[in-house]
Amino acid sequence: MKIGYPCINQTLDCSSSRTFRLASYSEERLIDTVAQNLACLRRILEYNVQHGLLFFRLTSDLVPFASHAVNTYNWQEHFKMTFQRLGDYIKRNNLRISMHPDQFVVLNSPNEQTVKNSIAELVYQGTVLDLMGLDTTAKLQIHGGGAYGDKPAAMERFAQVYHTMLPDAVKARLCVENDDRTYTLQDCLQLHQLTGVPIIFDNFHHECVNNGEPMREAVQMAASTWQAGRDGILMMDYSSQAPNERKGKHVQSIQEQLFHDFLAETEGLDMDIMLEIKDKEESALKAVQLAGAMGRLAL
DNA sequence: CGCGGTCAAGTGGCT
DNA sequence: AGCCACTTGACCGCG
Repeated sequence: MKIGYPCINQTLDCSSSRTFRLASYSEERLIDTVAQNLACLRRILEYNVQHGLLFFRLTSDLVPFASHAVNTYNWQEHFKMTFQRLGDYIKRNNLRISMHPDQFVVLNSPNEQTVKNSIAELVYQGTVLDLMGLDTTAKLQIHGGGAYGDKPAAMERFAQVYHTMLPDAVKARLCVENDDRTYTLQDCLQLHQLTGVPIIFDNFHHECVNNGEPMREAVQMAASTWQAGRDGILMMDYSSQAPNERKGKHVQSIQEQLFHDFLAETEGLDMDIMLEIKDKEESALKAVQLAGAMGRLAL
C-alpha cells in the first residue's frame, strides 16, 4: 500500500501548477512557466520520498494550454530530458503516479468538439507520463461523464469513443472513477464491461451514491477490474464528509478514526490510497503513520 | 502589495 | 435562470 495526496504541496514554497491567462500567452512565457513547474515538481517528489509518501497525482497544469490550439510549441521535445530525469527519479524510488484530467474531459458528450478537446487533453497528460518513461501502472483517471437523460445511451457513447477514437497510449492508462452523483460503482463496472477500463474507487463518492454495496465489497469489486501486471494494484481516492457542510464536501483534515475504520474494513486488501483532503500532505502524513501502525504499509 | 474578480474547457443539482 | 461544486488555484488589474 502506498499513500499520497494530489498535486499541491503546502509545505514547500513552490507550485507545479503555475499558469497564466490565455490573453498573455507567449512562447517565452510558456517555456518559463513549464521550467518552473517541473523544477517544483522535482522538489515535491523529493519531499514525498523523504516522508514516505509514495503515491502522487501530477497536476494537469504542468504545461499550460497543452491541449489548446494556441499552444503549438514543441514542449515535448524541449523538455524531453527534464521529463526523463523526473521519470527516472520516480522509478528509482518506486513512486506510484496518477493524473486526473479535470471536469472538462467528457468522452461521452453529445458535443463533438467537447469530445475532441477531451481526447486532446488525455493525449497531453498521457504524453507527460510517456515522456517520463513510466509504465501503464501510471494512470489517467476520469469520470464517466454526463448522463444526458439517458445513461445507457451515454455509456454506449463512452464505449464507442473509447474503441474508435482513443489512441492506444491513452487507453493503456485510462481508468474511470465513480463520481458522487451520476456514475455509481455499478455504472463504472458497466463501463468496464464495455471497454475493459479499470475502475478507480472513491470511497466518499460511494458513500454519496451507491447501490447498497458494503464498503469492503465495493473495494473488492473495483480491485477485480485491475489487471495485475498491466494496471498494477487498485488505486483509490479517499475522503470523508466535512462535518456540518453541504453533502459531498471534502473534509479539511483527515478524520483519523474514520480512516482507521476504513483500513480495518479493508484488512487484507492491497491498494494505493490518494487522500483527497484539503490540507494535502499534512493529512497524508497522518495517514502514513496510521496505516504503518496497522501493518498495512509492509511491502 | 493586498484584494477581489476572473480565468480554456462541461455537467447536473441546488436555490 | 443562475450559482455552485467538482482534485482546484493562480493570475491580473485595480486601489
